Amino acid sequence: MDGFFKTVHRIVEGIPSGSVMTYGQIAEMAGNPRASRAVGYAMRAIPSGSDIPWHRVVNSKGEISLRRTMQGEDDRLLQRAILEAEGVEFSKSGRIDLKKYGLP
DNA sequence: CAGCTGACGCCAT
DNA sequence: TATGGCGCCAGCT
Repeated sequence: MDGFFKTVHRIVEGIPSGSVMTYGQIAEMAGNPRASRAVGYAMRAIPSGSDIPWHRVVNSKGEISLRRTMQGEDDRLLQRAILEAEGVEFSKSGRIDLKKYGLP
């Protein structure tokens, strides 16, 4: 592959609307089931306005783990709005039901 | 070349 | 369900 990031980005772009994928699944598809951290790093490397639907990428808890920054809060809110618009339901804790929206 | 960091996952409690 | 500890890989300084 051109690079782990490129592969990860490719996978994220392939996530269908209304569904979400976890870092672990992406890492596994990328060829490194243990590289979940690297996947997160790849997500962070995505420039704003890119075609990568990063909002469809969530962690094993079903939510985004951005750092505790105001920017992070903004992205997290935006992510929730987009996913809701795509038909993804959020629990009261702000989490997504991976059993229902997560890709098998 | 070596060490550190990071949008994490899994297991144990 | 929540919290803490350990390990994982890739990229940057």
